[in-house]
Amino acid sequence: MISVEEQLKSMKQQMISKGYKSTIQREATMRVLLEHERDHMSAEDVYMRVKTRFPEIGLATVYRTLELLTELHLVEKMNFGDGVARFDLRSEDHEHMHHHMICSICGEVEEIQDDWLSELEQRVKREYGFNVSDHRLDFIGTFSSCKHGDCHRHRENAS
Amino acid sequence: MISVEEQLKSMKQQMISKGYKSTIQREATMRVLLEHERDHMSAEDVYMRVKTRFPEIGLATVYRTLELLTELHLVEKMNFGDGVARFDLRSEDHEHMHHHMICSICGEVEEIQDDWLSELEQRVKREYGFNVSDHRLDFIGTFSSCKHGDCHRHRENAS
DNA sequence: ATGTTTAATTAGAATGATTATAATTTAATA
DNA sequence: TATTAAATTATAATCATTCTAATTAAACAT
Repeated sequence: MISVEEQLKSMKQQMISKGYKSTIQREATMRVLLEHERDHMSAEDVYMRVKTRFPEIGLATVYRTLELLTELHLVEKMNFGDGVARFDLRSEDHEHMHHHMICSICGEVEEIQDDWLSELEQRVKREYGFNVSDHRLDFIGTFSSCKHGDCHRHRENAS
Repeated sequence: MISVEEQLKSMKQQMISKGYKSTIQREATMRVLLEHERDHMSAEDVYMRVKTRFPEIGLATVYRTLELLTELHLVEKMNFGDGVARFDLRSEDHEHMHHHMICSICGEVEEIQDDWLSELEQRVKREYGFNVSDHRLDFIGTFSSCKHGDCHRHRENAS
């Protein structure tokens, strides 16, 4: 695990090397993302969190920063079908996008960190002549625990 | 292959059996979907197509109908991350949601009709105690043909 | 057939997420 | 330190989708 400061430095460098400027607003936004690595925050969520530390920031700036970071492949932009885009840091040890389990009882989104798709990607290439650069795999269903009343979300929130 | 009329009849029956009414607006919408089975139309697309035959229909009705059909599992609602929901008929020979290849050059969306995920769904169940009821698998990348200038989309449109 | 009941439709307004605009500020570089 | 282009701010605009109130039409019983 690399420290937050180091990760931040590396992200800033990537920004600068691509010709973008490093600003305090962008830094504040990245810091929030680093501190909520796997929270699936919406742009609004990120905005509110950044705002507690940097109250004069504008919503549009957060949107533009998230867009930029997505372009640089530093964050991933997700869509769970509820009309809001969600964002997570894309850590260097996970090149590919991870998979999700979305609970239809409690709405909780949990991640699968492994990459289960390498084989299928080769198959896509063989059978369809399609070169995969990224993927998105979501499972919709229910956690056994949720079905039995011991809801997953409650357990998480309790911690 | 079943005829459009027969499919329509079956869809109407499913509607009625669940306590919903069969109206001409719903029928017109279903007819458009049947005639564009794999076109990944947005609600607006569907609306415009229905409107040519049934000009007095309202956009909200199309939205509500698509929502209802999704609820009945007769259509699937998709999200390719461009901010618009897209809809396709869910034909009876394909219970599960099919997979997609999304070309980052031409934007074309092509389908994979097989189900490649049964194994992985069992694995999710085993390893995470998560019961999958549906899934979503999209590959992002490029068709070899597109990379070589002979764009996929052009070939499709020419037909 | 007709009337009754209740859901569905219409048109238009409202909402909510996201993007664009114009004026101002700031980071990077000379 | 001055210059220049990009970034930010605040606000307005846009786009997809949903809601609302009034009206219409399906389904069913009489």
